[in-house]
Order: sequence, then C-alpha cells, then structure tokens
Amino acid sequence: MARLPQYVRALRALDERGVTTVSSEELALAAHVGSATLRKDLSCLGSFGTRGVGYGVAPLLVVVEREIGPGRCWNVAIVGIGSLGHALANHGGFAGASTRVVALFDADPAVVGFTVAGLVVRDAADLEAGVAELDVRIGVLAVPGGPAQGLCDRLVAAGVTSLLSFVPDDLAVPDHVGLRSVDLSSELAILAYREGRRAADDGATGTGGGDVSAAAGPDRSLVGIS
Amino acid sequence: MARLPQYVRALRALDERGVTTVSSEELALAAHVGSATLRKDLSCLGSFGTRGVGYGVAPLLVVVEREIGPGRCWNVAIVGIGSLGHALANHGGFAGASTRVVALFDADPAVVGFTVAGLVVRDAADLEAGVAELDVRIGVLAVPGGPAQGLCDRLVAAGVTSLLSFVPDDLAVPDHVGLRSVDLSSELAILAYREGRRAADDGATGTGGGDVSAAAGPDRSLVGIS
DNA sequence: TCGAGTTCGTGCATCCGTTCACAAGCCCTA
DNA sequence: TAGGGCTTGTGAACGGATGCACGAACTCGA
Repeated sequence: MARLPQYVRALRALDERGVTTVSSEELALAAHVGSATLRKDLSCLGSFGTRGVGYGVAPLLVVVEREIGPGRCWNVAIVGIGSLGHALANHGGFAGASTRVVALFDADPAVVGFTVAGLVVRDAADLEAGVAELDVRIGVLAVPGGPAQGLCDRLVAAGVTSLLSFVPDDLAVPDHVGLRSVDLSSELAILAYREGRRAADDGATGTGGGDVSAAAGPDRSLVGIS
Repeated sequence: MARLPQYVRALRALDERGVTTVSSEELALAAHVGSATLRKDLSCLGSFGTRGVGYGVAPLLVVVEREIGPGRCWNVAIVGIGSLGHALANHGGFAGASTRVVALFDADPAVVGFTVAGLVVRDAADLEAGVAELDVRIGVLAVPGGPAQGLCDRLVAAGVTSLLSFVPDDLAVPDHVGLRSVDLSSELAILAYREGRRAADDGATGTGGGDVSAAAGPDRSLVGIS
C-alpha cells in the first residue's frame, strides 16, 4: 500500500510531540484517511495494537518503517541538472532513510564538473559506468523532452529498475522496470480544469471572490497514490 | 476526468504528424489506457466519432480542449522562489493554454527584485495585493516546510481557490479550495518501497542485475489521477 | 472479582472505476 | 442498391477499495 509513507509522517509527528499511544481515530485523522481503512491497513500489515488502548506510537513506527524500507538504502541517480535537477538534488526529502542520492549526470559540458548538493556533476557519457559502479537502482529523469527516452533506455540497460520521471512526454520501459511519472504541467492543467468546472457550476455568480459554496465534497488529494 | 490532459497530448502529437482520424484502439494505445475506457470517457463527454471510421483528430481536439479549459486562462502565482520555485517558473509546461504564471513571490530580500523567467520577484508581504490585483486563482507553493501553512492561509484569504503544493507537510485548507499536493520525497519512498518488495519477492536471487522476471504486471503509473 | 467503557480486528455491504461483450451505425464495394 | 467489414456507443459484469457494524479483548474503577 502506498499510504504507508503517510502513516510514517503522522507517526513521526506524534512521536516528536511525545505522544506514546494513539487511537485509530486520531491517527486516521492525522493521515487523512478513514479509521476503518487505517485499521485494515495495519491489520493487513500483521501489526497489532492493544484493544481498549490504541497503538503504541514507537513500536508501530518501527513496524511500518520496517515494512516501507526493509533495511536497505537504495542509491539514486539524478539525470539532468537543469533548474529542476538542481532543485531535486537540493531537496531535503530526497535524502530519506531508504534512498540516497549518490550521483548526478548531465550532458551539458557547462554543468559537468560543478558541485551540486555536495556531489560533482558527472558527464552523461559516463552514465553506464557510474550506475554500475555505485549500484544505482533508482533513476530520476529531470531532462526536458528530447533525449529523455534515450537516457531512460541507457539507465535501464545499465541496471536501473525504478524510474521517477519529470519528463512531459511518455516514456517506454520494459515491464520489469517501475516507472513513476510526475507531469507538472498536467498537475496545473487539472487544477485549471477544476477551476473552470467550478466557475461553470457556480453559474452566473460572476467573479465572486469569497464564495464559500462548497458542494464539492472533500477535495483534498494527495498525488502519488498508486 | 483527469485523463483529459493525456488525451490532449496524444491528440496533439497525432495532429502534428498529420493524422486526421484515429480509431479508439490507436488513441488508447497512445494515451496508455484501455480502448473501452477511452470510448466511455469520450462518450460521457458527449462527443461523437464516426462508426466504422474513428474519431476526427482536429474536431476531437477542439472538443476535449474546450472541455478541459473552457476558454478561460487562469492566472498562477508561484510562492517561494528557491531552487524549486526557480525550476517551476522556468518550466515550459506551466505556461500552458489554460494557465499562465503572472507573479512570483518570495520572503527572502536576497531574491526579491530579481527577474526570473521574465517576471520580477515580488516581496511576500505584497502577496495579498498582488493576488487581488492580478486576479490570481491558482497558487503554487514551493516553500520548504515551516511558513507553508501561513502562506497557504494568506493565499486562500486573498482569493486563491486552487493550490498546488510541493510542501512535505500537510496543509489545511477550507473545503471550497482545491488542494493538490506533490510530495517528492513520498514519490521516491514509494519507488524504494517497490524496489524492496521486488528484492524480497525475488527471493535469494541476490543482486541480480539483468533480471527480467516480470510477474509484476503493468507497472506504469501516471501520477496525478484523482 | 466483576462490570462498564473503550478500542482493535474483521466480515459484509456498498460504491467507483474498469473491462467485456454486443447491438447500432457508417463506409466501401459489387 | 444491397451486403460485408469495421468501429463507435453502451449495458452488464468484474475487481478493488472504502466504509459500516459488530464481536473480542483490554483497562479502569468499585
């Protein structure tokens, strides 16, 4: 299940606040899911809380973290050190407990050799060698459009088995490779679409600013649930 | 439906290649969905292809684009011009047909006043004024953690009704505000999780590199389906 | 020790989205 | 003009996920 990171975040927050036990209601509220869903997930995970009391925060955190990242820390390479690649390399969250950015690649000689986020940007020509040498299993594609498919193929051929793509175009990968695609323009397009729908549904209210006519239900949506 | 941008992309690609008609099979293949799903979506949209022939690319493109963005172009403001905000401002896809970046804000005096992607970075103190003045309806939050909730509240109070957040923490918004959250670290965590699962499922194959044992089914997943 | 209150774990109904399968309809050919 | 071959549009079935409701188990207080 892809809700586990959500649970980990909520549990960490509770742990830092000194909370030792939580009921499924509270944790579900913090993780923005139904309490029944949460209990089902946790039971499916084999974990056990105490009836009449709740879940112990620390033990549950250990269990969920063990499930989410089984001890192993995966090496990540970022390909394409443009402004987006820069941002990703500097992004704190990318240095999580179960992933570690170990290599940066770019094809532009003007970028190769510079140090970004403590790593020297390597030439994209050395991609295969670097991936094999560092045992990189996860590749992040932050290249714009054109050469993306070629770089994707080279990463896969070099042994990468999971890809996180920020490329607007579609990428073709073998079945055994996990591909996750974040299309920033689509994200915005979807928001614009909803904005348009809302304007249409509101009818002739014009350019109402403080309109609080809900009727849209819970609109929260966390991207990345597969 | 959130698949419409996908369809638009596929249709644009076909249109540029000079294709005038497509069958649902071809278009579904290009958009990575089932042909039945595609037909259902299009029929639900009220549009009509020609039986025995297929869909006309140009008319269908017009219909879908009209549906996705009803003529209106929404103004977008990016808050937080760090490396990620920089990347987003320069990102070509953000200047789509239905959205346009019209303002950049940052609280850091070292950034305010500089020109990024053709726009002068404004002081976050002027956020309310800028949003109201430019009729901004969509806000992009690219600030790291801390002040995110406060800025979020100020954006909402100023009239923003859709938010795209890159903040790792959870944001609370009123019900009538559409929130879409892209958590980059969660994306990577999910990939790492699958990588771990795969390693566990493979059993004792060790550090097999060229392992092509699929059995995972279609692993393609496009983020952003709500 | 015993009962009341609380909370986990889980079977069941419900709902959404997708897929299957087929009738309706259009083009092309004879 | 009539028939065959495709393709759309749609009703029905399937699968997965979500939410509800209830039994089981634990704690607390008398």
